[in-house]
Amino acid sequence: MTLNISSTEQNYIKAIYHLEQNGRPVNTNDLAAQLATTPASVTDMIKKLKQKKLINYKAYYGCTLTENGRKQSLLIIRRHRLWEYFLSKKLGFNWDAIHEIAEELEHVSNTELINKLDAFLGYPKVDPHGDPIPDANGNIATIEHAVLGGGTLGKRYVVAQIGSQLPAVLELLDQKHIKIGTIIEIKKRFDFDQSLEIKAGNKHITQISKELSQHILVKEHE
Amino acid sequence: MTLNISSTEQNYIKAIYHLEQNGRPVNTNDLAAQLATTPASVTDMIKKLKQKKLINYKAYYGCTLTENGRKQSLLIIRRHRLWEYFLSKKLGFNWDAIHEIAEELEHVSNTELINKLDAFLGYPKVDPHGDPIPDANGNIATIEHAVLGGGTLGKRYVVAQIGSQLPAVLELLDQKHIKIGTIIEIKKRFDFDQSLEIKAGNKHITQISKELSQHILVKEHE
DNA sequence: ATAATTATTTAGATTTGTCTAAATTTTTAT
DNA sequence: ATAAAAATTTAGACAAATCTAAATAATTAT
Ligand SMILES: [Mn+2]
Ligand SMILES: [Mn+2]
Ligand SMILES: [Mn+2]
Ligand SMILES: [Mn+2]
Repeated sequence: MTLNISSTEQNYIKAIYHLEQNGRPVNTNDLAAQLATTPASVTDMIKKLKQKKLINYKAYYGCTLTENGRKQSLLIIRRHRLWEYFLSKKLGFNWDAIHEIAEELEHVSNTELINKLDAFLGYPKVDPHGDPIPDANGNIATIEHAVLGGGTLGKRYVVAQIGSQLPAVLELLDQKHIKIGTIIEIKKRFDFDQSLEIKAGNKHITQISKELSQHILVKEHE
Repeated sequence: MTLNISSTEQNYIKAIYHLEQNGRPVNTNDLAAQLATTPASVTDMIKKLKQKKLINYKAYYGCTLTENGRKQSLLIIRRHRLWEYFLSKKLGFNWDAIHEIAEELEHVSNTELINKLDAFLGYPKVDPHGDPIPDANGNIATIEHAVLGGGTLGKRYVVAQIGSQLPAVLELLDQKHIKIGTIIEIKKRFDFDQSLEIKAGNKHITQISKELSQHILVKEHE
């Protein structure tokens, strides 16, 4: 008998998974903000998730995922990212439109569907935003990329991951010709606001705000 | 402001659309049976659908779709059949497994998603069961195929459509090497039970019960 | 240490979709 | 025409998920 997890519950544990990446137990208000709901609703749902043994929870303290809760979350994230890959690479959607659609598709939880989709896509390792795709057992690669903002003048980097799903961020990156795999050389750093002048793809010179530079995750070139 | 139709409401109007094909207004009990719910629940939902102007309804009489209700139903059926085509032709699912999965996918109602999917699939005209796929405006081709059971001895037919989504039916057809496009010649008709002996695909001789023969829809060969 | 602020939980309602059991209407049979 | 059967609706309850407003606990500032 496999535990049934409603779409709403799925959204909750996925949000808890993401907030847990900050290293602290997830508190009620942050979870409410993330899910665009009220703290009172979160308290209600948290009790239910505890009963289902998907999270650990102590009143007035916060919650963390149980081992099973973490696995279930990663299987949802797997579905989400595989669909994003499909929408981008097969249907031709721009990367700023796929997250929202994948938010719905991720809840169709037929295991064979997802594994066949994975095969059809050629077992991609990362989604169009550079985020790693968990395998069928809920294992995820832990890649720790550096923030472009912290890079060194004159050095060349490769864009590996974007630290945001916001269409506004992705649209801005489009305009600056920055995508996954783009080679970036940091030309200048302006002391006043920590903004950068960069050369993208050996072609385009542009300015990048500090805020934006912190959402561009890179690895060193060569 | 486009009317929001919940997944449950979508299932109801789709069921009404299908039952309406019998030519009579749809009555409460049949709808309850089709949706595996109770007549009382159907009465409740019917009131809601009437308020949303998706159906016409007279108490103790039955309901029919309004023009808009019909269009919305056909857009759901469009999504359902395009996903079935994708599952079959791109992911390699057998035709007896796709209906159930499409029952979930059909509720993801992003118009651009469906139109891009349609393009990706090459604008298919029919789904893997031979059912016509409505276009983006909710127009559907009206194909009237004959039932194999009513065919003439010695004549050759082409399988064009299957009148059932039941895995049991589709599995049986698999076993008899009958699929969409298969050429069938009726060899004998047994008076006792109206069963048929046929040759399928110019190769396989098999017996077909009357019940099964009524679910195989055909057009004449050549 | 006390007060003020912030975070969290509880209480009580609401909406959606469902159900069982009872009442009512319609249809069919005698 | 009346009775029996079948179909449909109503009444009342319930579970899931949500909300607002009020109560309580924890944290922070003075
Ligand atoms: Mn996403
Ligand atoms: Mn992504
Ligand atoms: Mn189907
Ligand atoms: Mn079909």
